[in-house]
Amino acid sequence: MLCPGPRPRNAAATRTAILDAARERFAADSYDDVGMRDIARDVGVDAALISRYFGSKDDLFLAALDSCGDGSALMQGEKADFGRRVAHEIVFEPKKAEKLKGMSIMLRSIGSAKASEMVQNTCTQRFFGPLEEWLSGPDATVRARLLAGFIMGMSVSRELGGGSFNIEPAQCEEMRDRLAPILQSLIDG
Amino acid sequence: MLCPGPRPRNAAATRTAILDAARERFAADSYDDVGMRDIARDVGVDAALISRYFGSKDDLFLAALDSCGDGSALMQGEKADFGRRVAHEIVFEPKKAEKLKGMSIMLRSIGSAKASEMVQNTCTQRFFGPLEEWLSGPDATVRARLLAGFIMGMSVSRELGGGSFNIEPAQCEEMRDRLAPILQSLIDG
DNA sequence: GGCGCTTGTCAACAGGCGTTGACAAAGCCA
DNA sequence: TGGCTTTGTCAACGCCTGTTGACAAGCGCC
Repeated sequence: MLCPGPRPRNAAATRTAILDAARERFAADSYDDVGMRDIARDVGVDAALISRYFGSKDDLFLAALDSCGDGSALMQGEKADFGRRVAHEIVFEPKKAEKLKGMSIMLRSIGSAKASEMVQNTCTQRFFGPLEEWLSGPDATVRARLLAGFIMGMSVSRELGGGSFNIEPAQCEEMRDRLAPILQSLIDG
Repeated sequence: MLCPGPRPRNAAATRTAILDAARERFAADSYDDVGMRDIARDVGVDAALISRYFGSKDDLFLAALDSCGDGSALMQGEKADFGRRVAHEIVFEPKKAEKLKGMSIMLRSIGSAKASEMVQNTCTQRFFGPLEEWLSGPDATVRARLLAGFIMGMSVSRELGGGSFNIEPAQCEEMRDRLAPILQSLIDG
């Protein structure tokens, strides 16, 4: 990704390259564990440039979070299919949660004192809110919270298991089959 | 908690005071955000003393995690009552999760690169393991993972909501009533 | 060509961190 | 009383962090 020689002078490209690198970094490590110099190295640029383009580290973090969009990717497709679809992605395609890279960023940094407030605000605006609206039935608020909690919880559980669920393939199917109807029941009301 | 005058010379008491303070701090903030000097200030002692008693910050973190015991508090009481009991505690008595202070510590620091490995190991040994054994039916592994994931997820959800679920009392009851049978179904098999 | 703005680099700063070794004081024991 | 161990303090170290201001080089424009 890094190419030798001096960097071509292109502010817009450099800016988005920084933003992309920041998004990846913040999705992989917590706010505290991501250094400006790390991101700069990824892009092949000096760390000082990031400060000039984005202001502070907080601003960069917010920009990275913003650039992930909202959780609408989760809500695409048939409602009747939601449980099975999402359960499958949770168990078998954790990388497909790339669609929800913002959620990865939030989960990584929710424990960080410096980032938690930004994460909380973004989460309510971009995640809880749209989900609640999309559900739109009785007790949508409660169902949205439960749904979001379960989905995030499975991510945490996988993380605490050392990056994967560490279970056998047959058990993966079992997990999916148990998870799907639970999620679906929260969709249906 | 801090009293004036020189600290009485009592190594054992000082040691446990440090451990207690560390447990509180690590349950409230992430590994990265807790400083040796913070803990020392809580106890009214110099930070250097902690290094002498516990070795490194990692060792102190592990000792704090160890001192929380395992997740057995969760498994006390009737199995038939588990869903309703735990759902109630999750929604109405988050502080009662004090019983599971170890879980708070793990959740706070799971995102921290320096602590994640310690957290993962402790989690599998002290939390996933005992829970799986306690469930002890068919697919105990999968059910334990789902159960733990849901419980932790609701903690995360509350955290992302700004420290509380931010919902009305009536909705709290609704949440409890929806949560209880889901948890119970994972207990029953 | 020479001016001027833009883009990027470099060195340095102030502040915080965990940790260390030297030092002071308290208590014990002969 | 004098020595010795334990318990705690203090100052300092080296390291890393985000951020800043001065400097260099590229590029368009007159």
